[in-house]
Amino acid sequence: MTEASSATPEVLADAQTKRRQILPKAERRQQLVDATIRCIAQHGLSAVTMQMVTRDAGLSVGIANLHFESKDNLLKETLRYVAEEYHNGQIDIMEGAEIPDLGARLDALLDFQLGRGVTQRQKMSVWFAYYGEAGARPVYQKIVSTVDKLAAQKLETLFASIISDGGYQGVDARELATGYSALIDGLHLGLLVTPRELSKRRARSVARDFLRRAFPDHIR
Amino acid sequence: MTEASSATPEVLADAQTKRRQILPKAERRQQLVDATIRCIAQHGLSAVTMQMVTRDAGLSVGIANLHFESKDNLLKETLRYVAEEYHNGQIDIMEGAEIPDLGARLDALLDFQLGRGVTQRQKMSVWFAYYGEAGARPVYQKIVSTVDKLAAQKLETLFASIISDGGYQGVDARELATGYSALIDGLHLGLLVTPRELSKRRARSVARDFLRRAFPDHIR
DNA sequence: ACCCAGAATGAATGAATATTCATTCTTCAT
DNA sequence: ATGAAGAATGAATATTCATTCATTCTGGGT
Repeated sequence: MTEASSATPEVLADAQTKRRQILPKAERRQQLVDATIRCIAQHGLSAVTMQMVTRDAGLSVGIANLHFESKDNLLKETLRYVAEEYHNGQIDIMEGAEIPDLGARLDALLDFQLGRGVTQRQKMSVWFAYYGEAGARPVYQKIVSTVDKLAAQKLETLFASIISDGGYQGVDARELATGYSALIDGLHLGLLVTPRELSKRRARSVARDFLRRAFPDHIR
Repeated sequence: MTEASSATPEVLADAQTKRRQILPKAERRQQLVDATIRCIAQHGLSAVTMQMVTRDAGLSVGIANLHFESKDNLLKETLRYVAEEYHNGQIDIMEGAEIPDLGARLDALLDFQLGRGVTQRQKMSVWFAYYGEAGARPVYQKIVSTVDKLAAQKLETLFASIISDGGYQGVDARELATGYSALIDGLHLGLLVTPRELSKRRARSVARDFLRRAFPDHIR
């Protein structure tokens, strides 16, 4: 244990000596969920490992099992987080009274759904990674459908208001809402899988067309 | 090596003594691809193992590496197969002259895309399993987009014919084709992830609505 | 100043899995 | 019949990974 001369190059270099930090449970959990999202987006769900996630979070391997009891659980909670974030965003717009004009509210919704940023692409990846497994994993189906149901409900209500407001004939709010949701999902998919063929710009335009054909007096 | 009395219960039971069979390469490959599809649909892409696939195919573990050089390759070829099957089906309908009436041809297309059967669900699972990984795997993106491009092209052409045939004003074939494709993808997703909320019946009706709004004189 | 509850660490463990390859079996040309 | 080419097998190997837990460290309470 002699602090001899050379052999121990305790060159922590200029790296800040990483001091172990203790944080409230909720914060650590969020860090891990965030890291999981990044890893899924970058490597794909099937390639994600605990090592990968904890390294990305700058923490030790054991910590994921400390805060979530297993990998399965971490993945489940990550899906729940992403699903809720997306759907809460939609719901805020749809039921928020900040935008009284119905046409403008539709526009805001569309903006949110096909809107900007790297984050968006990352979230989309995660989204579809789970969808891909959903066929084989009822747990995922349940998480998504629970959250989905409420958003679908609100969208139908919004559409119904617009229909009544504009006196549109022969249009069924429920049917249209299902179609619009599916269209948005499909566009997300296109943006993810064939970004070359489908720009974000064109995706928006396609979605707007759909709405315009249904509600010509409210959109543009 | 004495064939003693009891200890070797060579009870192959009533199982037909499985005779080793030698088949042409193409056939074996197809067997393995089929088994892979079943496994992905049942267990999810991330849970598929070579053991699982070869057992499902009723063959030995080594065979997959004999005919495909690796698991990666088997998965890649499986995606290619599913993608081509789906898109060839569409293209056959779209360019086949067997159905001269344009409206009827649209209906046939819709039938194919949202049509019947267990097979359909299995294929959808596979489809989305790969989409889920596509964000992180350029190879998958390329396979899908290559095949996709041609189908999109044909659909646009079909729509253009219909537009000219019906003298529809203010409708862009390309835009509409993108929208329709996205809608179908989104409906597939809904059928896969939230089958409780979206029946096949309703999905068809939603897609038909879309077409009817665009081409009122051709659909119903 | 000093404890100590419990947060964080990471080496160790064991289970799972892709891939290899020596061996066995089929088929077919002769 | 016979032999050879190569298709098929599956035990063995090496790797990767989730999970565990003995140990270390931190920060608030006293």
